[in-house]
Amino acid sequence: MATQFGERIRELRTKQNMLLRQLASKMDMDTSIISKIERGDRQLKKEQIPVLAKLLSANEQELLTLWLADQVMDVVKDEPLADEALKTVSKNIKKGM
Amino acid sequence: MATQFGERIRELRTKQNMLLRQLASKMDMDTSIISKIERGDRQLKKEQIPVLAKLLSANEQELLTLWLADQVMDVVKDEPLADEALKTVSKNIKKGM
DNA sequence: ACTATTTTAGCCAATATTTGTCAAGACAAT
DNA sequence: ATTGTCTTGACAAATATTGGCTAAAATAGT
Repeated sequence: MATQFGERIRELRTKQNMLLRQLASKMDMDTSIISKIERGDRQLKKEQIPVLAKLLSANEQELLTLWLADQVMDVVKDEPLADEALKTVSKNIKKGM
Repeated sequence: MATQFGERIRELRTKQNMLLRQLASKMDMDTSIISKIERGDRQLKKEQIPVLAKLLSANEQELLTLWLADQVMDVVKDEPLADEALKTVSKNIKKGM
């Protein structure tokens, strides 16, 4: 499944005419892995987001938000009660839990 | 960390004067695991929710919602951008993604 | 069509996470 | 002190995730 995060990364990378293998090299990863991340086949590890943000001159918070949204999406996708559950979480967060 | 799901289970169970070991037996699990689930140390497997709901004469949808909320909470807890991320997810769900 | 480059898919090994089992500990009631 | 309930931690087994390698597929240039 495609991810918001992956799509954004690809957008940022291609806009800068950076090749997969170039980004991969800078991230010290295999090209195929970055490819999978951009296509949503794999998740980037959270700790790597700041590194990636820097390499792409991107807003770290934006990327982290998208990444988080993807993780949440993973949990609630195909769930009829997703909306209900999300509301519950929002309430709890606001209560400072 | 305590979970909504676990607290609700315990509430339901104790109201019916059911012991941990009795519930555990009916679920064919070790008592210690149910204990941990109620206290939020472990997660119940999703497939077991209907079984548990039946054993406790509880509303399956309610339990599933709480369970989902806990899973989401797990992802976004301690995240300053949690709220932002949740909004993003809600939007995407409504768009039918 | 041929070549070079970039991207994707499949498989394997290493690592990390989750799960169940068991034994021991804490706690309350008697 | 004994009994019954619940909690906790340690450990192994099962499962999932991760990254690397390689070959195939797609794309672009000539």
